[in-house]
Amino acid sequence: MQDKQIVTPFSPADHQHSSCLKSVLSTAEDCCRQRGLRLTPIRRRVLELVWKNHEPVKAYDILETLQAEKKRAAPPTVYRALDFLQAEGFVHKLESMNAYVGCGAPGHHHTTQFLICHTCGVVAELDDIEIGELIGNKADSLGFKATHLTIEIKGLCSSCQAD
Amino acid sequence: MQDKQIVTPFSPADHQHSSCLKSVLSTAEDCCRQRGLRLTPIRRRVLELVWKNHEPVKAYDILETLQAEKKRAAPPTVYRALDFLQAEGFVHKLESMNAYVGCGAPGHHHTTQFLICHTCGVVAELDDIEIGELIGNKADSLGFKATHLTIEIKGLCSSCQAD
DNA sequence: TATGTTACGTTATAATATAACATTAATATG
DNA sequence: CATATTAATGTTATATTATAACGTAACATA
Ligand SMILES: [Zn+2]
Ligand SMILES: [Zn+2]
Ligand SMILES: [Zn+2]
Ligand SMILES: [Zn+2]
Repeated sequence: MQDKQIVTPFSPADHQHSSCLKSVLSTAEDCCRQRGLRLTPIRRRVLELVWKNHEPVKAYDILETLQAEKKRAAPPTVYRALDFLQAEGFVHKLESMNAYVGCGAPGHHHTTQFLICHTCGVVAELDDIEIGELIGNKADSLGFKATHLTIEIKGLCSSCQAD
Repeated sequence: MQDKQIVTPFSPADHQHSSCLKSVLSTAEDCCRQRGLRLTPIRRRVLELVWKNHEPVKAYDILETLQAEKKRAAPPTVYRALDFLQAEGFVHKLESMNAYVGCGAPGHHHTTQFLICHTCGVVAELDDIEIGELIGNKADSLGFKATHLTIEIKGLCSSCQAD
């Protein structure tokens, strides 16, 4: 990453995703150990499935996969795991898509802005201080105390612009 | 409005909402006439119901009201009207709440940022050029061509901070 | 009037998410 | 270890949000 503001870059076509996955899982394990939380098999598997690729994943697609793998899964199975993973900062929900993506900076408190290509579906996650501050200041000047920002930017990624 | 960036201000407790409503409806009528579109009774009524107050309104609440009014209505009745009103820029959807609010600058192309009080539910709509530009530039610098922004800011409005 | 288009009625179903309560697994404590 | 306690999961049911599909009516305009 050439820019620290980029938490999850648009993944290059040739990147080895297995290494993303490996580091994401081991970070989550470390975080949970430190926090005295349990990254149970279900939670771990759901985190893997959210990170299946760099695109938003739907809850019911996760559910289907779990059911195909080992039965014993219902909607609450998935939503509970997603709730846990969101609460611990391992995944984010894209509100405008009802879908979930893995966090590129798990375990750190940070702002989030998502860039979402509406052609290929790829997502990048940013943690841009300036955007957060500007919005916070604007809100302040209106007497509004901002506590949570949803920023989701749809458009065309560079490779889809080329096509 | 002391600030042009504010499209829909937080409504003062004492404001006369009937005048909001009246001007919103007549603007929508004018726009539709100019554009050769039909603001049918259903569409008009749904717009009124979205503007019932300055808070987000749920699709199925609109549906209930229509049904209570003896109008034959089913989910498509409401969603079609909402689709039309969104397409023409008379209402916006708050993606993080699956709810709808009236647009404070109907008929004009503009950016939108919403401030949403999670205590009292009141919503303000902004059209802040700086926010839009900053985000557009950040995206540009990453080779991303932004076409649509979802910006929803949750927090405490000034009157709820006082309590 | 005939014709094409837009809007609406109607039924059904898809997609997303949570409530409520029972059961099991993990952890803590004596 | 035994047992109390809590955390996590299983299970069933339901709530909420949204769209598909197809027929009918209203409207335009030629
Ligand atoms: Zn990867
Ligand atoms: Zn793309
Ligand atoms: Zn008002
Ligand atoms: Zn408030």
